[in-house]
Amino acid sequence: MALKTYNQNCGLARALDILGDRWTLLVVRGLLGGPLRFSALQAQLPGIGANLLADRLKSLSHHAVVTKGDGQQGEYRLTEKGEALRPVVLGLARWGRGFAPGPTARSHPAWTMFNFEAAFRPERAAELAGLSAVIEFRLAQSVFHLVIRNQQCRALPGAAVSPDVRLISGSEQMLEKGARVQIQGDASVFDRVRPCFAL
Amino acid sequence: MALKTYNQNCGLARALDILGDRWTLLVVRGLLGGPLRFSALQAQLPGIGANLLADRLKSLSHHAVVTKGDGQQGEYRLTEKGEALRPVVLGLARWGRGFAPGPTARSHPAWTMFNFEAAFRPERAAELAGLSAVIEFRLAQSVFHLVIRNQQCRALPGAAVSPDVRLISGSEQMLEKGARVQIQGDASVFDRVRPCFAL
DNA sequence: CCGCATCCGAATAGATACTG
DNA sequence: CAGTATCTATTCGGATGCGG
Repeated sequence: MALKTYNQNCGLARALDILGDRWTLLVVRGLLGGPLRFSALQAQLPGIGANLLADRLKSLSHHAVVTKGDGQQGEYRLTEKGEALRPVVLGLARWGRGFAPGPTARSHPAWTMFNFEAAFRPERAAELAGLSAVIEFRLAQSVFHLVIRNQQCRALPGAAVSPDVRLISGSEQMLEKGARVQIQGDASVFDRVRPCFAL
Repeated sequence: MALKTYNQNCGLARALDILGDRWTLLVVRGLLGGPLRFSALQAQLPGIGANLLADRLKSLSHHAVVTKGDGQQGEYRLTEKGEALRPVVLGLARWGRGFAPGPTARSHPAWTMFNFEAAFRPERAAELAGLSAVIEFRLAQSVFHLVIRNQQCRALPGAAVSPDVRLISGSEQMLEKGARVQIQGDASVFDRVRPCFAL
């Protein structure tokens, strides 16, 4: 508990007692993509400093939002409570997309992956009955894929087993117009899925 | 901007650049109940200190989450962007309800009102077709009411115009078993609505 | 009083160095 | 690799002051 508690009998205040410290929700964001080791988390949180990351993970573990695998090399993963934060965190991210990024804002493959999931609009998917697709992304040095099914979208790290379509780009900003993107597989799948994302 | 920006090209990080400071989301919580003056906000944020509240309101105004009415006595209110935070903040509050409050946790009518809205479960209301009700609460010194319609619930301060039922209790914790509650009006409305709240 | 601005001790965050 | 220890820079919390 790095932050002093609000000590209020209110769900929001209690949530913020646990999640309201600087960096904490970004740690959760990192783990929403799957279990990660300490250094892998730190790598996607530029500027955090090892002591703070250790504090945050300790606090999240204490509140059973996160658990650590056994041994020195154990990975951190979200518990059921932590996983329950997914819709909340995605909602916050959708809200935040409405604000322009600073001109010097950095990018990271893990954030790009996360933002794809946040940009997914289930209500659009509902209009396309039975929409189901697996799309693999290969951006400079990083690989992840989206699984779209039952009007839901999950972004997962690594290559897909059998993607319907694969998008390859040297740039992080493959959503930008004019970006050079190479498409492998069934391009029509990508066209069908595209309107489900608020990009 | 009290908090240093994360400077990340990510919706979540941008949302936290705006909302991640201590107290900020609790200010939003206060305004979700309707426009309030500086001192009214401060009254439901024990411990905030006038300077911090002024800072937070300035920052929220700068990001167009909040606007201030004209004149010295102007009220602060949520803009459209601020109002868009309602589902997100309610989601966080629902999540936080899963954690036990500290033994010394304080209560406040405004938080109680907010938590009723957070406890509302639309999926339960969907099972009761055409559910519609207005319930007024009179707890020690404070009055608010819930408007339930179209599988939504809004908590509003003050008395209702024509409530279906009115609940009167001296204690804040009227949800507790054994609490003495006086019911005026159609008690069956209350019984029908009750399962829609996770209390 | 209300809505802040200023000041100061205490608590947090950030950066670097160090250890099992 | 996975943290801990330490030191410094910010930020917070609380008190006070001040103009309208």
